[in-house]
Amino acid sequence: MKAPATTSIQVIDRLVRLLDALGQQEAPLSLKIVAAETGLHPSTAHRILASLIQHQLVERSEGGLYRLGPHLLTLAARTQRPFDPRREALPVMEWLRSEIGETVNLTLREGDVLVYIERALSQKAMRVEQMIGSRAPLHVTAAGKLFLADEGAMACARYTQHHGLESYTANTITDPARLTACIEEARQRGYAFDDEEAEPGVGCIAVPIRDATGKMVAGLSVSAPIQRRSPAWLPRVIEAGAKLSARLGYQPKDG
Amino acid sequence: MKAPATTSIQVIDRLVRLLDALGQQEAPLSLKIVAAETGLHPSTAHRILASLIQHQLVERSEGGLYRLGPHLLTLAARTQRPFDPRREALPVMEWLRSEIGETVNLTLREGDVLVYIERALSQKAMRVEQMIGSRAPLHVTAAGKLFLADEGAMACARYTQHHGLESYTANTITDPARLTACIEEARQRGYAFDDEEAEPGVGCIAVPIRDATGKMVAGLSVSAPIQRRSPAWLPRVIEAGAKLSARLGYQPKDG
DNA sequence: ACAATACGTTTCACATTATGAAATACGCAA
DNA sequence: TTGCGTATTTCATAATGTGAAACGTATTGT
Repeated sequence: MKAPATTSIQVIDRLVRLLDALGQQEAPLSLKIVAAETGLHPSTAHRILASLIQHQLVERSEGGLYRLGPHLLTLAARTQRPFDPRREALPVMEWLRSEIGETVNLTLREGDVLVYIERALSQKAMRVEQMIGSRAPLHVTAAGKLFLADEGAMACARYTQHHGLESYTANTITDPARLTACIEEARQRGYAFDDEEAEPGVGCIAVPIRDATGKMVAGLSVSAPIQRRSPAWLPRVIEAGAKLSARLGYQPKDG
Repeated sequence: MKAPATTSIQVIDRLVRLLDALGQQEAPLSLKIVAAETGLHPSTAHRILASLIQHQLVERSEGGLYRLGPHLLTLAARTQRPFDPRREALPVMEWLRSEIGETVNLTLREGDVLVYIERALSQKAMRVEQMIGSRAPLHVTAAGKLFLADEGAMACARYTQHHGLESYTANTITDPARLTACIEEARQRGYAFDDEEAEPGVGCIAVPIRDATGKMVAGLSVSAPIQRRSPAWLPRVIEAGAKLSARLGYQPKDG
């Protein structure tokens, strides 16, 4: 269902690069910085940004700096109705955070990467903190593995071929057969782990959030320093995932 | 601060048109429909949509129909942090809805129009229902008038000149002087009305939501059939607006 | 006050790109 | 199998987006 790579339209590639660059920083950015971040000529960046401003996809702060604009909120509000994971998930995430004391993340899948779109942060000084909007390949994250598990071995092989199993740490799974086995295990259990595969010292447990059709539509995960990660959390993490899935009309199959 | 109209880039204009068309309907759309909605040649629409799919701004359903994609959620999650009106506002909106029994709306301003981005719907069979994502000119809406009031008479005159005061009903304000007076009144009161100006039979009361700098960043409004609209709601609407503003760090000035 | 510097904005020639008509492919119903 | 409607691909080319250069603006240093 993915469009072939030959369908690229240069301006669109570029504007997405610009939007992503603006989304990487919380503070508004100057033209010079944006151009450097995107590799575009300043006058080209200026032109595209002006058009994006016209459409409210970008706006400018008082100092003339660029940041993402309100039309994105409007469009997002029209995405995948009636499902809005952030709206439905936050209270449950906050509950889970208060139960276990660690950071809880909500993630979406975008093609070959996992994106963090919401979080409830641990109050501890040393905690794991994924910036909202940040991305990670599916194979190095617990929730990413669950997305692959949801699609099956064929899709997993396709991901491996298409995206590759790049190594991030000594623990990253880079062998396709190992990933397939890991995915299969995640599917049977209904949860998955990240054992310092994305970043040294970081451990993670994730469960799927499913909609009424049974499809996994988001990931709910708990990240912590690996020494603090505890299997005792599992019942609650699973419970939170089940709560959110139920809200989306998911009905577990018996057995 | 608005870019001049000469900075248009055709592909960007077109892709925004496509995204907006997809956002107008809850159900996914076929290529034929999208092309008709946007006035683009089918092959052109197909090409641009393919590029948008590549970037996850659009996705396709199982039947091959097009709908808005997850990257919009990601980008929206990175907009105007730490302020997210929908996240902060929904519980208060639901409280207000339960207090007065009418539909509560959350709106943002995009240039010359007001956009509805969230709502808590009245349970009554006959109610006012603005579709999420729908738009209305500032001058015919209560919250829109407040946005104009927030910027002052000069901005109001600029809006009048730039956008025009198109008539929607017999009640629509089409005289610039009347609008200015109306805006001034709204500013002094701190709330505004829509008296069947956008649509016959529909009445509205709105209050501003302000951030820590005192700037109006969103509108909170109650819409109802005009015969049901009651001034008795005002204390609670004002209270709800104040609650949300407080959450954003707004500090009312004394006097 | 003037010069230098850095960044932002506009102009414009033109190579490249997006476009849309036509051809082809696909799916479904009769 | 045929016909029809929609989707997808191909390709010639007019139009468009591009980026270098010129110009404008603001700030700092002498």
